[in-house]
Amino acid sequence: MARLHYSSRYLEIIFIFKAGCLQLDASVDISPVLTLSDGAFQRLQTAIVKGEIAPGTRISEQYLSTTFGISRGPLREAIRRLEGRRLVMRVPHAGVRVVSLSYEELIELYHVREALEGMACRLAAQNMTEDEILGLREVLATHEKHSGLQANQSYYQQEGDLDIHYVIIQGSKNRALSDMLLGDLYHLVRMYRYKFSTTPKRPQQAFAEHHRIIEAIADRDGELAEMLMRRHISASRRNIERRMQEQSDVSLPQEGKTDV
Amino acid sequence: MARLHYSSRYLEIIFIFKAGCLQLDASVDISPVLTLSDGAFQRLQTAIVKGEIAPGTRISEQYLSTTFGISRGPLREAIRRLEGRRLVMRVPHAGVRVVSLSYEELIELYHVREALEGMACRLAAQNMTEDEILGLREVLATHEKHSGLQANQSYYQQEGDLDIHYVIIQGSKNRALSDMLLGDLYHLVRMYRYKFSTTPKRPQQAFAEHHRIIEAIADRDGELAEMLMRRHISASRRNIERRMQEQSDVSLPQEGKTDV
DNA sequence: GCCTGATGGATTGTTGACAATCGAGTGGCG
DNA sequence: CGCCACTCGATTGTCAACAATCCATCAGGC
Repeated sequence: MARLHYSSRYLEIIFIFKAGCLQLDASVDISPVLTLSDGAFQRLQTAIVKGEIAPGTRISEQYLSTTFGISRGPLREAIRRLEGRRLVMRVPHAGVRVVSLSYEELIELYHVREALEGMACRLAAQNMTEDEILGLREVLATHEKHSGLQANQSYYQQEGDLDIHYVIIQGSKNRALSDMLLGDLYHLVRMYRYKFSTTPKRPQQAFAEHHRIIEAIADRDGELAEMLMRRHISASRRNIERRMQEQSDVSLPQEGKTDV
Repeated sequence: MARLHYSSRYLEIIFIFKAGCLQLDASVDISPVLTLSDGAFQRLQTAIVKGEIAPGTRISEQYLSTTFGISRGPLREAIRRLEGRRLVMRVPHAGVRVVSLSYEELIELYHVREALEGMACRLAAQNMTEDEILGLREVLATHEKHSGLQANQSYYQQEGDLDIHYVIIQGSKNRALSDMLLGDLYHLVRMYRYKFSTTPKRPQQAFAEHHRIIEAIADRDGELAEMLMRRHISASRRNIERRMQEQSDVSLPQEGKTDV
C-alpha cells in the first residue's frame, strides 16, 4: 500500500516552487510540460492582472472553455486555482467574478505593502550581493533612458517601478516574504495600477526616490533603506488618495458587467 | 450578449469574501449550499493544517476520492484551490504533495509575521472598540484559568495564543492585512505549531507577554503595542530556533511518505 | 556486473454527457 | 394593479470513461 520509492520528478519540486513566485513574467514556463489547466490558469491570471478582464466581471465557464479551446474540466480547475489566490470569487451555483477591490481595500493594501516592502528593503540592504546591486543600478539607468522619451512615459515608469521593486524584494533573500509580495499582493496592486498611472509629476519623483533607495542599499544602510522605501510607497499611496478625491464621482469599477 | 441584470445571489459576495478569511474555524459553513468540492476543500485544508496529513505527504486522487465518497472531478478542484493557496504543490503528471517548509523557511515566516502582526497590533490599538478590548481581556482570563490545569497545558496555551492573535489581527480593521495573516500565513504556521509546543517555561512567558500587549492596546499606545508584539513573536521564533538546535539531528519532516 | 531500452501497471489529464440548481419571464389570483 | 407560484432556458456541479504520461521492472547487450 505505502510505497517508499522516490519519484525523480519530485527532484524539481523546489524549482517549481520558485517558479510559483516568479510568475510575474508569465512568458517563462518552467514546467517542462504545460497541462491545459496550467495554460488556462496563466492566461486567465495575466488577463485579470493586466486589466483585460475588468474587476467585477462575471466569468462564464462555457464561453472561456470554447475561447481557449479546452473542455470545462481543466478550465474549472484553473478557476479554482485563481479562487485559492483570491483573484476571483465563486458563489455556488451562480458563477465566478473577478475580485473587485473597494477604494478602502486598495489603500489598505498599500499600507501592508509599506510594512512588507520596507522590511524587504532592509533585508535587501543586508543580503544583496554586489553584483545584484550593480544590476539594480542598471535597471535604474535603463529607466532613466526610457523616461527621456515622452511617449508612454508614465507607463514605462510604472512598469519600471514594479521591476525595481521586484528586484529589491528578491534581494531580500526571504522566500516567504517574496512569495507573499510577488505572488499575492502584486497581482492585486497590478490590477489597479493602470488607473492611476498618469499623474503628471509622479514619475520623476518616483525615479528620484528609487535612486535614493538604491544608494541606501549600496551603502548597506538597512534602516535608511527601509525608511526610504516606506516613504516611497506611502507617497504612492497618497498620490492615489489625491487622485481619488479629485475624481470622486468616478468611483472604482464595481461589478455589473457580464462580459467574458 | 452582455446582460446587465444583477443576480441576487451576488448580493452576498462580500459576506462570502469575509468567510474566506474566517475559515480558521472550519466548522462554520457560511455558504448556504456546500458543493462537494467545497466540502473536500475544507476537509483537506483542516487535515493539512492540523497536521493529520504530514508535510511532504503525497496525495493520491483516487484514494481521497473514494475516502470522501466523491468523484475525482470535485476533488481535483479542491486540490487546485489548495494549490492556489500554496498548501500543496503539484508536479504535472506526477501528483501533488503537501508543502514542506524547511527550517529556514519557517524562520522566514516568523520574520514576516513579526512585521505584519506588529503592524496589526498598532492598528488594533487605534481601531479596536472598547467592547472588543473587553473581549480580548476575557480571552486572556479564560486562558489564565485553563493554564491552571496541568494536562495539555502547552496545547491550550498554544491554541489560546492563536486565539488572541486572531482577535488582535481582526481588531486592526484592515481587511487586506487580516486576510493575508489569517488566510495564508496562519495555515502554514499552524502546520508546524505542534512541533514546538512543549517548551517548559514558554507558556507562562507568552501569557505575560500577551498581558502586556493587551494593556498597551487598552492604553491606545500603538507604538508600544507594536513593539511588544514584535518582541513576542521574536521570542517565539527564538524559542523555535533554540529547540531546533537542541534536536538538530531530528530535522523537520521532509517528503518521503506516500500515505493518503 | 552495469548500463540501455522496451513493457506493464498505475496514476494523472481530459472529455463529453447527465443531473441539480438558479434567474427571469409568464400567467393566474387576490 | 400588485403579488405569488410555476415553467423554461441557461448555467453550474458531478460523474464515469478514455487518453496520455510516468515510474518501476525486466530483458538484453556490452
